[in-house]
Amino acid sequence: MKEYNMPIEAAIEVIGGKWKCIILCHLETGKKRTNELRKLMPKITQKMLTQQLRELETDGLINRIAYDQIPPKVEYELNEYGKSMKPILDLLCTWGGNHIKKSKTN
Amino acid sequence: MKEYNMPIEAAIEVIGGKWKCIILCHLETGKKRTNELRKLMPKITQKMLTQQLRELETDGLINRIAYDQIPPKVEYELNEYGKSMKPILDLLCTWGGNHIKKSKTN
DNA sequence: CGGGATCCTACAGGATACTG
DNA sequence: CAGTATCCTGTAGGATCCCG
Repeated sequence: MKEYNMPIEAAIEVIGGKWKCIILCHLETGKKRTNELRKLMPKITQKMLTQQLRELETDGLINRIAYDQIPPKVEYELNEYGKSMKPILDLLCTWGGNHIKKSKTN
Repeated sequence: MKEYNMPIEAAIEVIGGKWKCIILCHLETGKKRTNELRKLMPKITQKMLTQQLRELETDGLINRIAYDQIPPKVEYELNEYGKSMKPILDLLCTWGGNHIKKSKTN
C-alpha cells in the first residue's frame, strides 16, 4: 500500500497522466471499440492507448470486453465505479471550456 | 494559442502535474506563506514549489503577495478564478478518499 | 484488428549550492 | 525566508516492428 499525505493524491494517481481523463470522457458516452477510441484521439499512440486502458482496468474503472473472433474485436466501457468519476469529468470539461474562452479574450 | 480536441485537455494542462492540485487544496483553507506550504508538503522540493506556484499564478488561479521586508515574506492565496476550481478539488479529494478505502479492502 | 516487444528521447521532477 | 542557478536522473510517452 502506498501512503498519501492527502486523499487527492490517490485520485491524481488514478486519473493522472496525459490521456486517462480524455479516455474516460469518451467512454462516458458509451461502450467503444479500440479503433473508435483511436479515431477520437488522433494523437495518441497505439502503445499509450493500450497502456492507459490497462491501467484504468486495473484500477477498476472500466471493463474490457474481448470477443473471441477473427478479426479481433475488443470493447471498453465504463463500469459502475468508473461512472462515479462522471461528475468530476463533467466539471473538468466545463471548467476547461471556460478556461479556453477566458484565455482567448486575454 | 493551443488547439484542443477536447475542452478537458485545457483543464488538465492547468491542474496537471504532480503538485498543482495539492497546492490548490492547501490554499483552499486560506492564504499561506511559502514555508507553510513546504511543511504541508514535506516531499516537494523548493524548486518544484516555486515553479508550480509561478505557473498557477500565470494561469490566473492564485495571487502572489510579496511583502517588502527583511526577512522576506511571501504569501499565496486563491483568487476568484482559483476558487472556481474548488468544487472539482473537493470532488477529487472525496473520490480519492473513497478510492483509498476501496483499495485497502481489496 | 488489437496489441505485444523494443528501443529511444524529451522533459518532469529532484539534489545541491548559492544569493539578497 | 524566499528564490535562482546548475546539474542530474527517472520515467512518461513516442516510433517502429512484429504477431495471431
